[in-house]
Amino acid sequence: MKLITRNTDYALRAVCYIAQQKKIISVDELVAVLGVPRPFMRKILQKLSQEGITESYKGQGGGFKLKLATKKIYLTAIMSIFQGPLSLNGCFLKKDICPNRRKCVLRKKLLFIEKQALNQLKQINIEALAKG
Amino acid sequence: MKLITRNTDYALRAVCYIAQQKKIISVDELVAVLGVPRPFMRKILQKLSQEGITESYKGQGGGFKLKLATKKIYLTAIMSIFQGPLSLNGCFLKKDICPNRRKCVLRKKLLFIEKQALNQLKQINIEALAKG
DNA sequence: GACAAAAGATACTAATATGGTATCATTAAC
DNA sequence: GTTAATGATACCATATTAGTATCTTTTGTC
Repeated sequence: MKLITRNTDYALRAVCYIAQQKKIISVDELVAVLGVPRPFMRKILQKLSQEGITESYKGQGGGFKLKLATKKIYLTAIMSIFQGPLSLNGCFLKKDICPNRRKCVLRKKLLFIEKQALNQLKQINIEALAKG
Repeated sequence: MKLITRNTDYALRAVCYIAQQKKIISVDELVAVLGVPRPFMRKILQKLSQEGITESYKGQGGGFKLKLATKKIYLTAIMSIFQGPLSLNGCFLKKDICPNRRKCVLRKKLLFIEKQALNQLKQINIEALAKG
């Protein structure tokens, strides 16, 4: 059961670092600080820019800064960028075994667990994470 | 975010079916009813027997029946057979970004979410699932 | 006892998701 | 114009999950 993938983790670390530095940060700096493979880090930062989390500056002295206040960048946003929609998978059980999907215990429980987890995750933003 | 894999799902369906029929069930019957590939179903049933969930009978008229009361077979038991330990992954953030792991917001939240999810899952047994 | 119908054991292959690399094009500061 | 940066994109590697194949062992039935 994996809630957070490496992609997301690297992205979080990068975003936290950028948040802390409050200036334009190049991939090279991130690589030096975070120890993530350079091309992979680049890919992640590009994605973050495409998705409007960061803003990029080309050319000498270029790099990335946050596009939004740290308060407004949510963990769930970054998770869904790298991991797709956050819903847990539903009940696989087919009709003949689980004739009434609405009443299916497993399905209901899984949905409940999903809701609980999302409620927690939704509360987390970069402001909180960057503080340490 | 996947809570339950296909393995587990097939296993659950098989166990529920066996529970409902209350007699020895062959893989062929399970395959016919559940539409799961035969060799895969076999592998799953073998595993369930090795792990003490089902009991197997060789030879003509053989097959599988449950070894325990449906009340005593927990979803979490079957999940861990096919998916390994159920704990969610911890916080990836490294020291330099997240200097105090004990205070790390993300880590704490993820652990809490894990606990909540497990609490729910632990309540589910085959008795409840087999009812539909 | 021979045969057939079942599971046991085990090794292999395929598909998918994730993690990671490589390369060329574009932009902007100096 | 050169250099230092990102943009775009295509590719490769690894791990996990899903699924197959095959041979052995057991047991009921004739």
